[in-house]
Amino acid sequence: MKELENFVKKLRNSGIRPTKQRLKICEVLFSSDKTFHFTVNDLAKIIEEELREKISLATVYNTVHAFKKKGYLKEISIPGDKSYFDTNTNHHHHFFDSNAKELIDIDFNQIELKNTPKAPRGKSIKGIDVIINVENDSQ
Amino acid sequence: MKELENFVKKLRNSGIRPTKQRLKICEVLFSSDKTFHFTVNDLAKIIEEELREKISLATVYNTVHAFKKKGYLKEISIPGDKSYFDTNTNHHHHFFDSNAKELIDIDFNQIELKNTPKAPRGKSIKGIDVIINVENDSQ
DNA sequence: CTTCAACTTTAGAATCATTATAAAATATTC
DNA sequence: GAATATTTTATAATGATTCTAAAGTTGAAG
Repeated sequence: MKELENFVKKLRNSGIRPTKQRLKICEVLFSSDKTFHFTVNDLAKIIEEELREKISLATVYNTVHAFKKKGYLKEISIPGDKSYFDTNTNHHHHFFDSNAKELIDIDFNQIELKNTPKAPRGKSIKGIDVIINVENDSQ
Repeated sequence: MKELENFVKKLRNSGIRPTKQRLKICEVLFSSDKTFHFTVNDLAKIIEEELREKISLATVYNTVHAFKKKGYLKEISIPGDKSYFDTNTNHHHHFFDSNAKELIDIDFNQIELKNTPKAPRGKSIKGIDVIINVENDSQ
């Protein structure tokens, strides 16, 4: 398979050196069509425990941030919880299930925002995040 | 003035004992009509430095969380930044200015959300947060 | 008003996420 | 392949938040 080749290309095109560690992270994050939500710790665990590859937590942080900056990942922050990253970088929104502590994607088209206000003078809009908090029905 | 009385009542009605520290925090947060955004640290500093009252950071945390649980404060979490609290508990939204690291309220009516999706089975919607990220124009 | 149980505050320790550091390893360029 | 720039790494440092357990305060009941 030439998947690895593609990752090498992808990184090189972004001016990121394709190191072993970065390629391993690409493999975990971008091999499948499925998008997913994870914390830095989750990702480090997958690599260390499932793939049994040694990787420094600092490297995982560095890489995740580099990928975020290049637009390969989105960060979602939850009040009273930690930061999650999302491999789905299309414009879309989220449910946050506060019982399961879990994000669920909502397609961009499923919510229509009308009359979004103008940015304050001298500023411009960079992105809009909608988080719908949900919890278990109380019976 | 009977402001203090009112705070005592407010707390008692919520089943929160009106202690000196909690009343002091009420005074800082709810005396003015103006709403504002702050971190736990900001609040502790105001009390210690401006009011020159000694208060433990742990108490500020406890109180802020108690007030949040009772609905007197809202928490807003920013990707790659920390948690902010908001004395405006009306349903409303925010700009986040990533240069100034500052939240700006957006009136609820200024954004119309159409077709908000149903919560997943067995869950119900508890709240919706819209954060519009803005940054300085690049010239 | 005194007493007592329940609750709260406090300082400091503990934890957790994240960032900084600087030496060793690796990648790129020539 | 040697020189330079970048990256990885383990570890320390930081910062936010929570925990702990002892000391202090509050409210209810007599």
